[in-house]
Amino acid sequence: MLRMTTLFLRTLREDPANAEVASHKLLIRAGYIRRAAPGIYSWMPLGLKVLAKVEAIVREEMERSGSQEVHFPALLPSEPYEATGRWEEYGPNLFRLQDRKGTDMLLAPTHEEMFTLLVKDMYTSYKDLPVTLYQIQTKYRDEARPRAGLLRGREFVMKDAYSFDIDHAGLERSYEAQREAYIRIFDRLGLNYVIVTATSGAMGGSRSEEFLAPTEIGEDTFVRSPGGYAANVEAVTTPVPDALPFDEAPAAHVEDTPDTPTIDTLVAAANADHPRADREWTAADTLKNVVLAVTSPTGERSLVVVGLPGDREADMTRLTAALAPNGVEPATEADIARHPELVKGYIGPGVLGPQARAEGAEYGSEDDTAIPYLLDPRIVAGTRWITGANESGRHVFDLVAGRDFVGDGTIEAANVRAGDPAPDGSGALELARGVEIGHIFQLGTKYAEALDLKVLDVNGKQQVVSMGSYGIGVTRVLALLAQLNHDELGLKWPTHLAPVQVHVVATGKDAAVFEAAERMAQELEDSGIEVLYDDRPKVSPGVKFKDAELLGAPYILVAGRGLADGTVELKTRATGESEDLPVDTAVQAVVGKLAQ
RNA sequence: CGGGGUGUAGCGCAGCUUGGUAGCGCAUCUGGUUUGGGACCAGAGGGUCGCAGGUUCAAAUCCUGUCACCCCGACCA
Repeated sequence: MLRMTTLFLRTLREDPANAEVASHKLLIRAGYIRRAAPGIYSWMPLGLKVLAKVEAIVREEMERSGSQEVHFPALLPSEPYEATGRWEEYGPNLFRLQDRKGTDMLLAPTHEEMFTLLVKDMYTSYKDLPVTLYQIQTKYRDEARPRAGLLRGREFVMKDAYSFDIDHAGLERSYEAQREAYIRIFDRLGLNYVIVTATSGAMGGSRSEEFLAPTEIGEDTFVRSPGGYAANVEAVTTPVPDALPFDEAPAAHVEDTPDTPTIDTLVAAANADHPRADREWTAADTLKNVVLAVTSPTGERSLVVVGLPGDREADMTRLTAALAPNGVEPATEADIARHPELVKGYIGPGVLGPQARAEGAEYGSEDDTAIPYLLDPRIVAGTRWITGANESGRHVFDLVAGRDFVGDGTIEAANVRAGDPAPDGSGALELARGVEIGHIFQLGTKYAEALDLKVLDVNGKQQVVSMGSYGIGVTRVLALLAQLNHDELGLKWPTHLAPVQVHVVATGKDAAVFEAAERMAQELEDSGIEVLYDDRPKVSPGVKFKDAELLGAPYILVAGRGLADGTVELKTRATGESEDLPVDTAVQAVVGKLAQ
């Protein structure tokens, strides 16, 4: 039994100055964690009790899925990470250090290398596979900007698992097993979540899904439809409209549009000087051409132009995913200056892509000097556009896609908006924010090849092992649970995750009250229930009630003024309801409620 | 890395403009009163005012530099 007089705890009446989100404020105010450094937290007794319960659920379901627990050091030598290239590639997010001999070491951000090498050390035959290993371990990432307490820390607890299979079919089975384990884990934690497709194929078709818990404080934006479609914004594909006939369309014509370098000014000028008969011009009638600088993995920098409907913005997150593994950034003034055919504010297809190439030149050939031109999928044949005429102060009207210009291909670059159709036809998309609580990923042979993990197959030939990786942010989940289970008074833990199930409070100064409270607390504990007993003498009832509500045990059992009439009070934290119970049967009643 | 903000007692803050013995609330300790919604009275302990220079008879306060932390964005699982 925990007693308030001896429990290592100091609650705070005021919110900490440095906390913004509710879970962060409350976990500190309630004495579950304390900040040690930016993004790094110390765990207090009550916080550890909750953490242990979350870990226990993760552990049970991992074991049920057939995974076996191991434990690696957090402090590692750099060699394995140099072998896979991650010592360099991970960049400034990797905590690097040296030992006294000057040997490079690191605090592991994740453990693919160690798991791969462990299996390589021990296993040499397909008969040993499949195997899935996991650990619950402290990870380190030197985040540029840690935030929201435990939700995004530099030190955090993660469950990471890795599967090893002889072939891709085995990987699929292992992946499915982990996927099911994740569903069970998050269901048991009582979390709502959506499973979204995480990448758009940049990793060569490897399957990857994220588990996102919807919350307004989430850092990831995703979309969902009423019909059940859900995806990261990077992975959303745009349904391609049917091509339109253009036999009747007027010929393209160039018009003077002075001082119209932006879409807004262009639309205003078009309506003023070149009005349409049937309706006003809008931004959606214009074709915006965005110049991007693309850096290839080998470091070569070149330009690409992306054509979008003028009412949409280029989304750098989607662009980055679409062009991976190349890097992307907006072109600089200097980039544009190297291409005299690009007139800033008046760029049009005339100088871009296929229509700008020398007669007979193929894209990628030596005669091809035109900047590659990629189009939003909505720009299908027959659509008519106002766009730059490649001369300052002039635009071309009635430029018809498929007749007057084509692109080198399509690209998912435009921002996704609420109301856009889902790619699977399941309705209009809505945008939502979420926290990434889990990520499952088919690594394939990337790490096995880099670290030479091969086993003999049934034919006695060396076979590269297929791997999957599966992560859950354990401390992040705890923060999320606090975030989702609180009110203005404090935390409201679900029964099976609370540090204690019952918080017994003795109010007043009457010795009989303390005797009754102590007896009930002891009986509850004897029934296998975890109890915190507020046995502080000379502390006013208000303080004890506030602390109980702040700490968030699901049931608060109060012995006080009602004792003279033979009753105690049971408060249910989640609902705020309270009821009077006969003191003699109160423990039995609480045990009954907890057994439900 | 860009923009904004803040560093004063364990926590939350005032004081800085206009230089002159470092304050308030909470928390902690002692004594007393109180005991169903963060009590009251009296007293006490606790601070190199982020750090380093400078100006001045005198610096929390003015000047210069520097470090740290927080928020938004970029980036990132």
